[in-house]
Amino acid sequence: MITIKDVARVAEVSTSTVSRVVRKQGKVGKACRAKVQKVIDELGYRPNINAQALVSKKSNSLGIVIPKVSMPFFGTLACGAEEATKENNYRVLISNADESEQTELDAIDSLIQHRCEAIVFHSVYNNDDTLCELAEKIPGLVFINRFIPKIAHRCVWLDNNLGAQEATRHLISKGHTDIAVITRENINTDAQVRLDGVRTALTNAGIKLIDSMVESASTADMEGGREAVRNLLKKGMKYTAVLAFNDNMAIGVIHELNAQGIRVPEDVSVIGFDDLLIAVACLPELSTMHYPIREMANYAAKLAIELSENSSSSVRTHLFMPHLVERDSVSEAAVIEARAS
Amino acid sequence: MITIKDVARVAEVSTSTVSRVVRKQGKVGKACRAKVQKVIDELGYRPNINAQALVSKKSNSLGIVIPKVSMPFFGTLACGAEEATKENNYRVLISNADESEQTELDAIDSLIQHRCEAIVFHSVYNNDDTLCELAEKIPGLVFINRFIPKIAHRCVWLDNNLGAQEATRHLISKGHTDIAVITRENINTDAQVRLDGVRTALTNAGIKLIDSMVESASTADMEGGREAVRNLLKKGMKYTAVLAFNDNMAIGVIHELNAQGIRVPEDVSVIGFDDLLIAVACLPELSTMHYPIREMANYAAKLAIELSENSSSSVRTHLFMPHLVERDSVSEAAVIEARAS
DNA sequence: CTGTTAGCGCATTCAA
DNA sequence: TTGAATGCGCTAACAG
Repeated sequence: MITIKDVARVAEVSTSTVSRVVRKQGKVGKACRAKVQKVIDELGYRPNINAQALVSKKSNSLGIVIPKVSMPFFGTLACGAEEATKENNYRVLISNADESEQTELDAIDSLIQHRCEAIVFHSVYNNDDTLCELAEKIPGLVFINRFIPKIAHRCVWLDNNLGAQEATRHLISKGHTDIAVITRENINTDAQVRLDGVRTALTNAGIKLIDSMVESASTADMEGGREAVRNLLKKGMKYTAVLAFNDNMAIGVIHELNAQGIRVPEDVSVIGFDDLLIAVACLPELSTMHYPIREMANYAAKLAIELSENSSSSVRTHLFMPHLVERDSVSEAAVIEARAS
Repeated sequence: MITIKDVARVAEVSTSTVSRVVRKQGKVGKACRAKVQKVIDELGYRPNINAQALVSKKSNSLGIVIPKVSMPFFGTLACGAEEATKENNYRVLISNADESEQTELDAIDSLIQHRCEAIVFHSVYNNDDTLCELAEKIPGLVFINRFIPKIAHRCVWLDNNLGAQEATRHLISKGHTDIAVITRENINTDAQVRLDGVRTALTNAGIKLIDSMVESASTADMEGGREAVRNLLKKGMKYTAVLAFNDNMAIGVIHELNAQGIRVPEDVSVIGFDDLLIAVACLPELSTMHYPIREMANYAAKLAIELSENSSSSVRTHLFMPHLVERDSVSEAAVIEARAS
């Protein structure tokens, strides 16, 4: 691998001069610059980023910690963050950590070893206190999809409550009053907040949510959705609409309903949350709440970089809003007796 | 940021000793090791990877160049590669490059600057010659989803021809003889090879493929699939099955067919290629050829690392096979007149 | 078993 | 405008 010294020697200048032309800063004579550049091109010299990082004490890199890039939601998150780094000329390191508290911490650790100045962290296992401690140690650390009151200005999150309310109101506006809610077990914060939102919207409309209409599945995926529908059937619940915790579950719901000979949306309407690509692959196409994760990640990345450069504890808040995307899985409520018969 | 010197000073040993306990190699007295470890923990010392890479001349990192992580296929690829690095304790750098020949080259360039010893490259824009040149310069460079004869041992690819043949035979086995083929414009190598495979299988079965039954869409996504179906309709083509270039197109086909009142699979069967998550989100669930991209990426990553450490130009070949996944979008052929009427 | 010495490749003073 | 000198944090001989 050819180094700055090689270039300097061949171009018959000092390494300082080569360094200056490489980084395009500092004064260099026109002829000299041309000569050096020529040698750089001929030799195919590429500065060693590790060395640059070491001496300049800046790695110019952004780390992202997410459960798994192969999940479309997180892949999109990663992309959004990456796009934000283009103008800053930052590198992006992605760490997957979907197992435990410890793997998440390890991922952060690895990023620290890289001396990433900015980090966007989507934590699912660690608690607020641990995260707060981390935030104190790392100025450029930002949390995404998480709200921690003590460090609100370091959190980029979504208003899940209002989102759930809007989804619920949409169902209500279509005449639905018998609404089943499918959520996940081990209710995490998001699920809890969304459930609260559903309750609020229902209450405001004078509809009460019966406990047995809320079904928790063990996993938040398609199978979870199917499982929930089966349990609802076992309990003999009647409903004209289903509000699912996320798109994956919603699609599972549609599949299971279909398997039971119940048509969507003619017999039962279904609404999801996230607006993943699969929402549009499903037939009927899924009506859902659009989660602007790409924009949020983009914002979070910029915030992290900004914070790392200038630790002014801004007091801004970073709350995003989901919005309804109407497609084909929700229609006017059918008369419930008709279906139940 | 605390350094190895800080630890050495506090622990009252030399930096070499600290280095030894950090890397868990070399002989260190038990008591001494314990003392140093204690200081490390107390101070929260994390070795600077940039410095390690600089001095040891090994960055222990694997670079991945793909069009875009947010696309599920590539997200899965990235994950597969990442999993392969765990045992080697390598870091992973992901570069998105979906614009042009140049952005791909820039991505590689960035990886070189990082001194990644291993690189898995999914190139879509560059030609074989450019890639060969690159391969000569970078011992640990491996191409995925690409076959370049001159450097076959550096390519991890899929037998698209046989895959297409199998898909075609599946359709034939279900009694289909009027098969429409939906591919993409600017036919890339994969599309061409798959088309060849379809032709071969059809010919072997004594069926001839009419040119007008092959429809190219401008994009290889859902909209492309829909577009192709519309064009087929305009031309008045009759068919009982559609073989699509990939899952996205296949799902577009199903949606468009559905919009035209044609049922899948009762009236027309549809088969895809890739077996993405969306295949299972679709209703009916899509029958498709499973593309073992995760395993391939895993393999490619290991190969890249191996090659980087020991440039023995192995003569092995690295060809993977797709396999059929039967779901619900393919059924026995309907009598074509019945549908056409 | 432990410490000393000498760089890795580069950016950054400071002189010239 | 250019070059010489210094050191970033760490590992790798080499002594002891």
